[in-house]
Amino acid sequence: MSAFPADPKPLTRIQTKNRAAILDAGLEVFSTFGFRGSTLDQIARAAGLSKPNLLYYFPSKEAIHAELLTGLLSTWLDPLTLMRADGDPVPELLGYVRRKLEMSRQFPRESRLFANEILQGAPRVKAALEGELKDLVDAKAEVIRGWAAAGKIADVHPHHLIFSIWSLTQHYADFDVQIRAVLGEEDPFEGAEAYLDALFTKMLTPA
Amino acid sequence: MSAFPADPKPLTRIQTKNRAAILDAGLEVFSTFGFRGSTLDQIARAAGLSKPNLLYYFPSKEAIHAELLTGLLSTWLDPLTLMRADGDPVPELLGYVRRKLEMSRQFPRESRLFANEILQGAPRVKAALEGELKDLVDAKAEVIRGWAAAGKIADVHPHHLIFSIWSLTQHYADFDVQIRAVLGEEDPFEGAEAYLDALFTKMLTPA
DNA sequence: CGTTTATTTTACCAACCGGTCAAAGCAAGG
DNA sequence: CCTTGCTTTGACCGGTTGGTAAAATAAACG
Repeated sequence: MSAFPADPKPLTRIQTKNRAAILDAGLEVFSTFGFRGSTLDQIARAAGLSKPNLLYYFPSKEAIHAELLTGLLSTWLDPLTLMRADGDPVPELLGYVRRKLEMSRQFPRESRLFANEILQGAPRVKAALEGELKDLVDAKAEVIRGWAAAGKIADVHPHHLIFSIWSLTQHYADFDVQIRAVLGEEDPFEGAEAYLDALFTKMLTPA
Repeated sequence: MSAFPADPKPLTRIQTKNRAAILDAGLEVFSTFGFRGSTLDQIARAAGLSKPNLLYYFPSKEAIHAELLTGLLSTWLDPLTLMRADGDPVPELLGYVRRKLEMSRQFPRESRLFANEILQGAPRVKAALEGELKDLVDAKAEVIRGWAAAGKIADVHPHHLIFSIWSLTQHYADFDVQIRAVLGEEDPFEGAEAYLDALFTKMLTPA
């Protein structure tokens, strides 16, 4: 007897390993080719499994993609959530920028998975965008508006400030190939951190 | 007898119309689903033709995509090309930002087509990125470096300045769905122009 | 008008797609 | 060692994919 209906059976050692391998392979493939452009064979090969074996662990292509996306969403909002209204405004915002850039550096595939989903019209996350995301952004925009009203930061459009942070940081993950083609050897993220730091410091420091 | 081997036959009225319809439909579909995620049936339907009829005008799916991409590349570089070394530095750069934002507003599908290609690793334009694009960017970066050295603009990393202009302007086309989900009614491009103008003015005006 | 050329359609193909199934192989506990 | 349940595989299915061949139709033109 358990408190909940349907005891969640513990995963076996093999299940844990193979599910992880599949999700990693799915991330690799989906983030490159998008949902429609990816095939189960591609994912199975990348995971080192046969296609039927892959479908033993996940019921469908959709299910793999869905698990990746839902797992991603909260992680993606973390850096913004961590921005505190009671902190020092400029450092709080710069910290947000740095955390977001760090995510692009460490999780470029996740960034591209998200970019692909949005480019395709966000069919599977539109609801979350208009719900959770909008709520969080609206709340944090209100905080920023307060800081501006109190003269602690320059007077900026809060929503567009947030968009610009998303844009600039994610660009280094999503357009990585292009940036490296132009820069050559140089590591993009080195220069990016200094550049974004200077940009937002200038932008936000009140006159 | 002609001066060239293989006279380029003039296109008939119907050819002109149908090729245009196919390219427009291809742009619509490819920009949404990427190359691998798009099907000839989708494109044919969007163009109001049957699939074999579509293949009467273009030899393959690849050919449609290739024509769209090559046609796009020069257009895409125009705004940067128009930035003149002998102009007034800050207005020249702000003009570049405005032209680029205007392209995002007027040609969002082209922007997404390009974004899709880059996300997929730029398999079909990598050479152009490392050639034409890099050459143009390097040249304009040198101009910007000169302006900074002469104290006419603030001291910024020229390449990252250009990346940030790409990023911020294209974001409004590529992530349109997300931005509208957060903003609600408000037209993104209205606020964007004022925001980007203020941002780059602050960033670039020398101390 | 008739004929020559451009266009469109119908029927079709082999390869690939997501997914199923039953049988085979395997690990672990008694 | 042998049973029981977990894991893997190979063969297969109906539908879709990019692309072709040839016949049917429409336009252009003398």
